[in-house]
Amino acid sequence: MADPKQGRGRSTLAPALGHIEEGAITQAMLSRALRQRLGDLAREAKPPRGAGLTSASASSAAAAAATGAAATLPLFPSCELKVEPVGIEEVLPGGILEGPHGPLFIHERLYTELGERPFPLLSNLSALSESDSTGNGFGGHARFRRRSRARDLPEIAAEVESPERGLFRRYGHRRMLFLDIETCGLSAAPVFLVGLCMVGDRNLVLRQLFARDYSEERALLEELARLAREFDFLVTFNGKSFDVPFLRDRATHHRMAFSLELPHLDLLWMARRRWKHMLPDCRLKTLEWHVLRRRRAGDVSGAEIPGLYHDFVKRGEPYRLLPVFHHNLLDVVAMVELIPPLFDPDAVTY
DNA sequence: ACAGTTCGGGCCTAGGCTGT
DNA sequence: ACAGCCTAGGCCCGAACTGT
Repeated sequence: MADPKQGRGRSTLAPALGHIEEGAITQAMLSRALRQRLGDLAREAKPPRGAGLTSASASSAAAAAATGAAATLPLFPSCELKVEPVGIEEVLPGGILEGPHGPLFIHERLYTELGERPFPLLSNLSALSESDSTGNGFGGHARFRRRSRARDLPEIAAEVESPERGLFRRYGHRRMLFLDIETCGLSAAPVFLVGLCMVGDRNLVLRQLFARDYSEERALLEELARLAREFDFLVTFNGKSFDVPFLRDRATHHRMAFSLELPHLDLLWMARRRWKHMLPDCRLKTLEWHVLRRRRAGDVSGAEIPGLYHDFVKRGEPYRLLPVFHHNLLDVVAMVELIPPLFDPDAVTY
């Protein structure tokens, strides 16, 4: 697990991926020259994906080979662009996790590396886990403290502890796992990216599990299930309807004993109850704009994502997938940042 | 496009209260 | 004691909405 106490700009990968075998990490850091050579060898031999390579070396060499062996793309009738295949690890820092069901690429960052300040977000999350006499989630913070005065019935009723608040009180904010998935469609399609966020004392750890092709989906699901067992409750946006059933179906497809039987906080329904009469809709992007006052620049639409991934698997060019990683990261971050306003009775929308 | 969750409206029933 | 009315609660079903 990453050490979220680390300061801004420091390398997070090694401690963050502490459970990853050392060989896998060193492999991920092969020199560019060696990687290039491995790629050349793989292209010369043109083996089936991963064949004849050890699992540790397969990830990079096979990534170079399998992401589309020196594809040639006709641009104009008289001109051909030669595309050099590179692995995803060429464009995103990360490591290869060698699990029992094969390799998997893992990318990890700290919240502070995105240029964000973890406070007061972390103290507001922490306040939700604290006990106070009013049932208000922000008892320890003056901004959220209720005034002492005669109150009417609806106001008192609103202060009765919600089941959502109970999750924080019971398990604490450090025990929640934020989850968002990217898939190749809305049903019966592979999952290729899982974005996760864990809350630390002084930072948030953002981890992305990535299947570099369809065959790595099983390893991705295995790692997700393993990680989920380390947490007490799950936080998603529309995850009760989409993410969790989707993951369950994919596990069934792979005949895996897969379980995400954690208590589940779905922010969509909280947001609907809270803001449905004040906002045009309760999509995550809308909440980001009206509640968090943040507008996404250059974000990829969900409908484009499957095509981008299929292209990546077919042709390589991992830089085309960067917007997908970014999109997934923003979704996870937005979920975390929405928690305080969702519980704050005085939160405003614009 | 597809599917799961939640909400809200409509309907029914049980129980309490009131008037005769 | 009985009838009539009102309210609360439970159940069901369809609509709305969100994710990629």
